[in-house]
Amino acid sequence: MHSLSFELDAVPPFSFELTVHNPAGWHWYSPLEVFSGGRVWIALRLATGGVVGLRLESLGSVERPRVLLRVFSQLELAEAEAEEVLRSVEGLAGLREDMAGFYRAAEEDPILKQVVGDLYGMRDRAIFRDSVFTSALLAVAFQNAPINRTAQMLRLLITGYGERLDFDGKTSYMWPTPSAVLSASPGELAERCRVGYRAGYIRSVAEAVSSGACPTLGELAQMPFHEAKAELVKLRGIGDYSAEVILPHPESFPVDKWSAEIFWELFFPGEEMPPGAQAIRLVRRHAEERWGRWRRQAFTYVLCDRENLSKRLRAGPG
DNA sequence: GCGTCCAGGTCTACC
DNA sequence: GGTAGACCTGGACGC
Repeated sequence: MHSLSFELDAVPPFSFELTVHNPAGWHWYSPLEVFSGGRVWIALRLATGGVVGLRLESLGSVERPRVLLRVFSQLELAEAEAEEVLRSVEGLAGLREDMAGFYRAAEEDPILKQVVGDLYGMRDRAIFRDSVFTSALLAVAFQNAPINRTAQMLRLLITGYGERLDFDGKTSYMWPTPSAVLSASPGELAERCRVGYRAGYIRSVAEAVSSGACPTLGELAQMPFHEAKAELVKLRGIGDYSAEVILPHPESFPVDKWSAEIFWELFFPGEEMPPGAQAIRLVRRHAEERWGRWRRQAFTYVLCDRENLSKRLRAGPG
């Protein structure tokens, strides 16, 4: 295999460790990525159709961040392909994202002040910066399922319809493309990936993405939040929750039954939580009033720091 | 063992 | 506009 190395800057503060290996125990880019000894390995498909294996590690510190990127490919990369890899990695890792505004806002909010202190320099997960289809697969797998079922569905989708890549002594997989998923019948998809009725949802999103009926992540980002959300909920299987999982807007707040319980405890301590949809509505409204355009960042930070927050809640004031 | 319930939503039918 | 019931699947639970 051919390999190339690059050193990338990031806008400080940037914590490589918290970003690619966050404390909530979630994957950064894919459930089948490899993380070991401070390095992360992922496989990526280029717009040209080529595939590359990537290994990332930190060379710097949170305040003087530098990332060492090693790129593995079967064929030598053209200059334009190498450039595409660099822009993709910058985008996936949020290297150019300036956190200053969010951190200033966090100073004024007791919850955010804690989570920013705990997770200083962390960026949102790469999977949400990849594509509409990838985020939609994640959102649909979360629907009406406990977390181990979600993990099972995602692994089977990736290993069944994603492309495998062996490089640098590791094995990784690319996320399935819409066309790979559409090559299977709904019955085959449901059976092989244990996704049940979600097979229809996954195929309908795949059709909308590949036909161009659904805007790309970049096009959605250019639209006002409510307009972009209206585009996504036109898709079969994409409702309020899934649309906000996918949307790259800072106003998105994809609260579900599980996260509503966490936010309820923070927003309304000691108050009994109303059933399902009502609690989600109240949490969503409170987050909008309290965190405004910072609510996506707040959502990510609070859920990644939920164990520290609940320890402090149990310990009480002081 | 076996039956029943239900989970990190969404859709449809019905009011 | 609001809401009950159905939907795949598999783990937990009671018997």
